[in-house]
This record gives sequence, structure tokens and C-alpha cells, in this order.
Amino acid sequence: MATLDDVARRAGVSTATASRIINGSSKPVSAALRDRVEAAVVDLHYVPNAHARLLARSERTAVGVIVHDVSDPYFAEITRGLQRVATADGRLVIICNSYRDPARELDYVELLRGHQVAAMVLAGSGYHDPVFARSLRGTLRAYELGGGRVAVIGRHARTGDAVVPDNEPGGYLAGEHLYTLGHREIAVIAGPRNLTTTTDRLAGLRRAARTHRRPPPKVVYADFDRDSGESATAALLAAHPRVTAIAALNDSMAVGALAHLRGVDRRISVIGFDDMPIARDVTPALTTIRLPLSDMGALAMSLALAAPSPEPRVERIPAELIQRESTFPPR
Amino acid sequence: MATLDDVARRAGVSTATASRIINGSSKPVSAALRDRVEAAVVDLHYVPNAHARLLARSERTAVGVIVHDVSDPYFAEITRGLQRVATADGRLVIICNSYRDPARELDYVELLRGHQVAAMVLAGSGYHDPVFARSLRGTLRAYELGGGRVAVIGRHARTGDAVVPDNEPGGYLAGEHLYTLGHREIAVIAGPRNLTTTTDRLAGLRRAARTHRRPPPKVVYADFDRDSGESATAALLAAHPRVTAIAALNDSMAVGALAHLRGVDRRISVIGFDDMPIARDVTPALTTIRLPLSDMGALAMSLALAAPSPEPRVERIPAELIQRESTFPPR
DNA sequence: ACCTCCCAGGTAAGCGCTTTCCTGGGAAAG
DNA sequence: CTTTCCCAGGAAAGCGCTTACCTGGGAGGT
Repeated sequence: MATLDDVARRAGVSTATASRIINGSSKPVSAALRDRVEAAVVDLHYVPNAHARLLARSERTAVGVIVHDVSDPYFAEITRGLQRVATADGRLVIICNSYRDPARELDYVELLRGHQVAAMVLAGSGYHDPVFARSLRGTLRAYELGGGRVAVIGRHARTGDAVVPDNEPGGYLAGEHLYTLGHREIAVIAGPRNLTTTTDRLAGLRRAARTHRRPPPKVVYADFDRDSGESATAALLAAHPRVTAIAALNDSMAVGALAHLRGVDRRISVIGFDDMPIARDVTPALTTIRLPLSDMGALAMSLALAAPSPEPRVERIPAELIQRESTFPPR
Repeated sequence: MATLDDVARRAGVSTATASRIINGSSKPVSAALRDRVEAAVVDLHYVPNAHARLLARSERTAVGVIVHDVSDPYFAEITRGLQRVATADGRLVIICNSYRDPARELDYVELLRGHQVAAMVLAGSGYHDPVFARSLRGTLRAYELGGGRVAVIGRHARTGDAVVPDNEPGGYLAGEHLYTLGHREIAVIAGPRNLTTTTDRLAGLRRAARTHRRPPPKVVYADFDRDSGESATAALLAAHPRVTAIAALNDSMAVGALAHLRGVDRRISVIGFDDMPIARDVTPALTTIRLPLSDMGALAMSLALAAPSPEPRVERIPAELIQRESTFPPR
């Protein structure tokens, strides 16, 4: 690859001058030299080495994002928001998929730190894992001490800038909706046990049961994806024949539940969580608890990019019930 | 941030020794020094500066990916495949969204080049735009001359390693399916005109019409997303009342078409393209032309990571008709 | 005609690493 | 007790940039 040196030599100037021209420095340069350098750049297809540049200046410009999996629609939506504000700020974003593995998440934080990102946002749920939480806090602290900025989405064992969705209230809303429709026996398809998202949404559902003086809902744990939602539904209906409504802790699993129900002859309500784009296109259209995913991403990125504040900023994101056709009174 | 110098000083060794220990160099080092350095690394939360490291070694390790939009399920699937093989190879992948803007795509190629990526894969459709094609070819050539590797997905105006899906044959399959069912008057909801994907799929549909001795299908152009598919359907039905079947050039638009149809009282067949995950969960379940998206991504990344071959490698990906419930004979 | 001043342009010192090459001292050999 | 060899460890030269600082010569002033 052509280097700045090559360009300078070809244009017959020093690297300093070439650099100034290429970067549009404020230092005045004669038009003749400028033309020669620009011509050399084109001829040589010169592109500055980003690493050398980052080393030389010490401003950091890229930002990092750690999600569980970008190809999961939930994170795809959040990422869309993150990207929107990062790009508007002229920043490259590096996306890392942790696939819900705390160890990998930690590795990625280190990797991003090594890449000198200006900020990072952790967009996945928090984990119930004290050991992991300690290491994460340590690494993140070191990063922040070095001038890095971080924002998280969701409830993490860490104080700092965060956008935290109303998972517990959202769960409550879901439960309340079902009980109000007249369901007496409901079941929950939960996500992985070690995620705070699961815990919180479930807690809301349980609170709704208490408020409505019903026994706690039956719970079956699945993996937050469609297929495990589908099989969990099968297991659940077999084990608890009296259940008339199912609350899935995210829309993917709710879609799986719907798929299973399509094949069996039982009229069971299903409510999801998140309001992902598919929700309105499945049949019956999915009743769900909406979270403004893309806005949450945008907000998190704004926090991460904003000047650090002495007080941690915590933005609560309200959840909202979206009634469609997948919930109805029991017969 | 702590530097290697800090670590070396704290451990009372030279930076050379510290570097060797940290990188597990083959050079033997006494256990005592090793322990001191490792302790210093932990104490200081030291993480090597990736940029400095890249400058010093000259091996490039990251890879770049340019897609139209990761949050579009089509690209999400492809990206999943790309990531799978890149991660297995221990590489960081940098994802860039061009949002179907050729200029932005060009910018990203330069950016990735600047970041010294070992390889890049262009995962979006090609464009019909000779000027753009020329610049792209130039930049890519310069990149490859510098030792960079590139692979593309789809038909691009460029010779080189590529995985190219059977878009034309797929379009033909879609048309054939519809004509065989007995439809005589069909319409297609196409994607943006400047994409080769649109052209190719459409060409297949037209060929099917000729083969079946039918007039060419009515065409309306939309944006490859759900909402524009929905409104295109409305426009189309108004303009061409005799149409009994619609072929959408991707599943997102097909889903939009289905959504519109749900609201009107007309029994019209819809066939999609791609077989995205949602296809089986909409109602009626979407008949579509399947492309193994995730495998295509994986394959493209393998090509990009493999040693360069003198002959360009072109992998054709067959398309397959998946019959579900959204297509049926006209009444 | 001579001295300042100014400014376009160059010189060179890093940025944080890796790695080649060199060094000095102990072990082995005589 | 020397001499040779070997090897752990260090010095230093870059990698490709940016930028503070320096320089030389023309313009302006007296």
C-alpha cells in the first residue's frame, strides 16, 4: 500500500506538507503544491493508514457496541438506533456479538479497549453472575479512567449511564392484561435464567398475579428464540392443561408459541414482549408489550457520546401494552 | 491508559521482555520475570494498544463487511453466516451499512482499506451505475494490489471471487409456479431499479411469462421493505384489477403485500423471495423462493479468507421453491 | 540599501508497540 | 584458572502518521 511518504516523494514535498494538505490543516499552503499532492493521492490510490493516524493523534473516534446477536431482530432494532446517532456524529461503529456468553462479553470489552474506542455501549441484558460482574466492573472502570465512556442498555450490576426499560412494569402490564381478560391460570415462557431481563419481566408477571389474587403463574424457561418458544409451548400445554393464556417474555418466543398453537386445537391467548416488527404480521397479530427499541439504542448512544456527567444518568423507558388479536377472554 | 512502558517499568524489565511475555513469544524468559510482568499487567489493567500493534507487526487481522443494512433480516441472515466463519478464524469483523447508497459504499471501502482489513466482503446487490462501478473497481484493485482480499455476494460489475445467487432462475421459478397454478395475469412488486438483484429476478419472471406464452407481468417498483411493499400492493390492485397473483421480489415486500390483502376482500396469491425466517410465521404462510442466506454469507467469508486464486472463483447458489399457503389457483 | 518580520515549507520528535541485533555473564570445556 | 559458547535480557530501529518547532528568503519599512 502507498504511504504518505510515497505521496510526498511523488509530489516533491515533505511528508509534513502532504499531511497538511490531505487533512485540510489550517496552515496555508500554495495552490501549486496542493495540486501536486492531490494528484499524487489520486494516482497512488492513497488512503491514510487509520492505525498510524490514531497513534499519532490521540483522539479516539470509533465507538464499540456489544450486543447478544445482531441478527436477532430485537438487537437489530436497537442497533439501528445506535448506528443512527453514531453515524450522524461521524463515527465508525464496531459491532460485537457476545452470543449471551459473559466470558465473550468480557473479551470484547478488552478488545474494544485495545482498539481505543471513544465509547462503548453494552446493549445486552445484564447477567446474574457476581464473579463476572466484578470483572466487568473492574475492566469498565479501568476503561473509564483512561477517558473511555460507557453506556448500558438494561439492568446491569454497575452504576453509570444507562437506559433501562421498564421490564418489571411491562411484565406487570402483561399479567394485568391477561387477568383482566378473565384468565385465571396463566403460564410464562421465560428467557434464560441468568439474565436480568428474564428476572425482571417475570417479577412483573408475578406481581400482577399477587395483585389479582391468583396463584403464581407456571413458568417454563426457554432461550428467547422462536424455536425454543415453540417447543416450550408444547411442553407447557402438556404439563398444565388448565392454562388458558401464555405470556412469552419476548416476541420471538411468542411467535414460536403461536406457531405451535396453530397446529393444535386449543384456543389460548398469547402475549409477547418488545413489539418487534414481525408482531403485527403474524396471525393472529400479536398482542405485546412495546418497548421503543430503536429509540433506546439511539438514546444509549447519545449518553455514551455526551460529555461525562458526575451523576450517573439513568433513563427509564416506559413499556406500553399494544393490544392486537392474540389475546382474548377464555371461553 | 497504561502502556507497555508502564508495565515494563513496574515489573522492572525492558519493554522488549514485557512484550515477549505478553505475546507468548517463543523466546525463553525466566519464570520470575514472567510472574512480575503478569502481575503488572493485572494491576495496571493493561490492554495492548491494537493500533500500535498493527503498525508494528504488519499482519492484518480484522475483516470488513459492507451490507445495505444489518437490521434488515435479509442482511442479518447473511451477516450471521459471515460472522460465523470470521469468528471461527479469530477475526474481528467490522460491519458497515451503506443504506443502498453507492457513494457511501465507496466511502466505506476506503475506510476499511484505511483500517488495513485483511479482507472485505461486499454483501449487497450490485448497482447499475457505470460511473460508480468504475471507481469501485479502481479502489478495489488498489486494495488487492496491496494484498487485500475481496469477495462479493451478488452480481457486481467486477470479476473476482463471488457468490452469486440464482436470481434469474429463482425469478423464473416464481413465475413458473404462478403460471402453472393457472394464473394468467400476474404482477410483480420489484425492488429499486438500480439494483442488479431487481433486474435479475425480474428477468426470470419475464422469461417465465414468455415460456408460458403470457404477456409480460405488470411491474411496480418499491423499496424492498415491508411498508413500501404494502403500499405498492394497494397501487397495483387499483391499477390492474385483473391481476390474480403477485410476485414480490423479496419477502419483506411480500409480507407487506399480505398485510394489505388482509384488509381487502380479494383472494390473491402472493409469492416472495429469499425465505427469510418470518416467511413461515405470517398468515397465510408465505410461498417463496428460498436462498440459503446464512450459508451464502459463510461461503463468501471463506472465499475472502482463503488464499487468492489466479482464477476468480464464482459460486452459484441455487434457488428453490418453497410452497406454503400464500399461493393457490385463481378462482 | 539594509534590517525586520512573516510565513510557506521542512525537520524531527514522538504515538505504543514488535523484533532484530547486540551484550554481558555464567556454564561448559580445556 | 582461562577460554569459548550460549542464552536471557536489553537497546534501538522502525511501522506510518501528526505537529511543534525551526529555517530561509521575500516583502515591507526606514
